[in-house]
Amino acid sequence: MDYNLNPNQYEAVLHKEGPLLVFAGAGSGKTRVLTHRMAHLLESGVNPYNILAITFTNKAAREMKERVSILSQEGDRCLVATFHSACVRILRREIERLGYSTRFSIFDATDSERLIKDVVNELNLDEKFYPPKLVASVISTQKNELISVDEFYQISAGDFRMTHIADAYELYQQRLKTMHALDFDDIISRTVEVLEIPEVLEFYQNRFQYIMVDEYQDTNTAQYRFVSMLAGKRQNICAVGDDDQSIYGWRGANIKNILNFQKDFPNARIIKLEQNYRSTQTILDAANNVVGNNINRSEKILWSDKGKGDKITVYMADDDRDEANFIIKTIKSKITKGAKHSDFAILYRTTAQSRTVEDAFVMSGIPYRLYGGTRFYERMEIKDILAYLKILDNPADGISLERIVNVPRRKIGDISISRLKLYASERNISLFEAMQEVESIETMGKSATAQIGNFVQMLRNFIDFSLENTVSALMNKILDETGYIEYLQDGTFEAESRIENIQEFYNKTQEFGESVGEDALSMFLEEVALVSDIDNYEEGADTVSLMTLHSSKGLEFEEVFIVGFEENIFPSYRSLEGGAEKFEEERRLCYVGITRAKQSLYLTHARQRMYHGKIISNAISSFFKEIPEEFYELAHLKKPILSPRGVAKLNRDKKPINPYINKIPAPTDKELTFVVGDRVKHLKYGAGEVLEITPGGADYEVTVKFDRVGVKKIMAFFSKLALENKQD
DNA sequence: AAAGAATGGCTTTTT
DNA sequence: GCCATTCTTT
Repeated sequence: MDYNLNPNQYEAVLHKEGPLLVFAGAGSGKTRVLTHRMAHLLESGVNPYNILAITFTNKAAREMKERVSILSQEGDRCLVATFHSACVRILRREIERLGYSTRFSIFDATDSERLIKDVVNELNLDEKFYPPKLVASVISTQKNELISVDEFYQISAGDFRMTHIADAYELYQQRLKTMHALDFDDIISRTVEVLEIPEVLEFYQNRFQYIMVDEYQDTNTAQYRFVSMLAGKRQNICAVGDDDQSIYGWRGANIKNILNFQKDFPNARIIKLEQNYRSTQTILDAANNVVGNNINRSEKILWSDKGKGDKITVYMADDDRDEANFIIKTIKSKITKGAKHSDFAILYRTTAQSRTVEDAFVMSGIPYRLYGGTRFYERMEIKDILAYLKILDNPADGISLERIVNVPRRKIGDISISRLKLYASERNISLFEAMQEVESIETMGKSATAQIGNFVQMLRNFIDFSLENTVSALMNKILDETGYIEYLQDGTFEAESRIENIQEFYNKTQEFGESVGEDALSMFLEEVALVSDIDNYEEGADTVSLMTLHSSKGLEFEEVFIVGFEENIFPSYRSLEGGAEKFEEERRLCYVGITRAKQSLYLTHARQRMYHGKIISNAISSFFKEIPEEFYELAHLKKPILSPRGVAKLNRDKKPINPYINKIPAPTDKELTFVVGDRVKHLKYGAGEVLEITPGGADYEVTVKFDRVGVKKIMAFFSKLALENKQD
């Protein structure tokens, strides 16, 4: 077979039995190795049924599956899945052994935080001292580390605060169980629990005889245990990863899993892939130099035969707006020389930084796509509909029930709900069961009793309907009978987009197909819980990509801008305070960012910028000093004189403020650039015509008739209203 | 119960 | 500066 692989890749592909660890540097063809190895196993007679390949994202799983299927006819019969979906598969078969229903619900982070909040209150803990977010994260850490409630009590002995969190952990687990719900962490840790039963373990060890793990550096303790238990018998584990790209330590990823692989699998073969097929040597030299400062790593040096290429461009901007301006100018000029929009990516450390950049793109008219932000299934309206579906699938799911009991409004208020919850917890029954017994709750008001009765009747109706109909028919019925769409409709632009989302979700239920009944509903919900990729990366779209450094992992672009290359931002101030380990992770993030670039890399920083509502000044990133001078040059830009960010005028009548430390009011010493009758553009509302301009306070109130959303009154400077076809 | 005002908080977010 | 959450008001 002619695979066109380099010798190291080839060796990894041919390795069949026994543990194998592949250190795959950025751009070294790791997916290629993984897929070819699978194809090779199949070709040498391994049954596809015995192969398991595990990834972290659905996207990676899909890609791998596609690529294996091209190489081998039997490719798509292998199980290629994310950790979570592989574990859910096992749990659907085995979880009854742990006392859970097979129809368990999956709680996302929002659901579990709500439950934790309830739990904290129920334990009479002050939310100020035990913020649900913090409690959630402590509990999550324990689960990732496979630390049980009992063990956590032991660890916490003597620390009353931790002991209280242990109380919360205990009650939370108890509540999850009565709700037949698993959070994301449970999906892994409960699978490990079930694999501790010898006959179960044996079954899956025989089933999965060859195991491949992608992005091994990102595995947490529970995931590691899952994999090593499965591989325990035959030791046929092939882990592929790059310790230098471990950037999810804060989510429990344990870099020791990759660095100590040899200790855990003593006969492991180790192969390093250091030839990079992506970037110029200059970019790799910069990346190597930066990450080479890390102590805790396995030494490797990326090289490429693509030649030196251009030097890295370092640009010092006056402020964040000038920084954005530099990006726009540079991209525009490259576009005129034949570059495509999709060649460019803008990477930033924090999501908050996207705004300034996005504003500049909106103004410039360059097509862009912003990655991240609120995911589709996390949108309020989608979560509401999902809550309806979830409660029908698993009526014990009190979190979903509570979410929609009064949405749309049906006059079941907070007080009635707390009475129900009290009744339920006193009797250790579910919220839904309590609702069914509403007649016997003495404290309940007459009207509420009637409303709750109606609501229960409606849900029962839905449940009956769900047994014999498709998911999309069910959704239709729910929308219809609850009046959900009308509830959303309030004439705003936002409502319109929510309704569009509902429509999109409805399409999704239709795509799911014609299968009918409770299993169909369960499967649909599972898919939705574990697949977050609906508004996904459109491969063909010719747009600039804007995203965080974290979400850029695994992607590549001809030209990459890393913005906000400043101390306190990147590295973030938290990582500077957090000790060597945190800082090294930050440095790896820098390595990830740099190695996204194929041809050109731009690092930009600003003399001052708006941050948390204040103007701040940061020194250039300490990572900059780790790049030898020979690899970069400083850029100069002929720039137009930007109007200064106005100061002080608004405050003339009020007490004077120090412009350097205080909030900056909207400027009024600026003139409007448009008059009545002009066409203008608004970030959210799009284009429209100016009907009226009224000077008011620090800004101008402008009445605009928008093409899409009708007449609105807008504060001109505040909302950055601008002439429609304004260039730069 | 809903709308409006005040408060606080704030890295990163594969599932 | 922006957002989500909580508090206050009607």
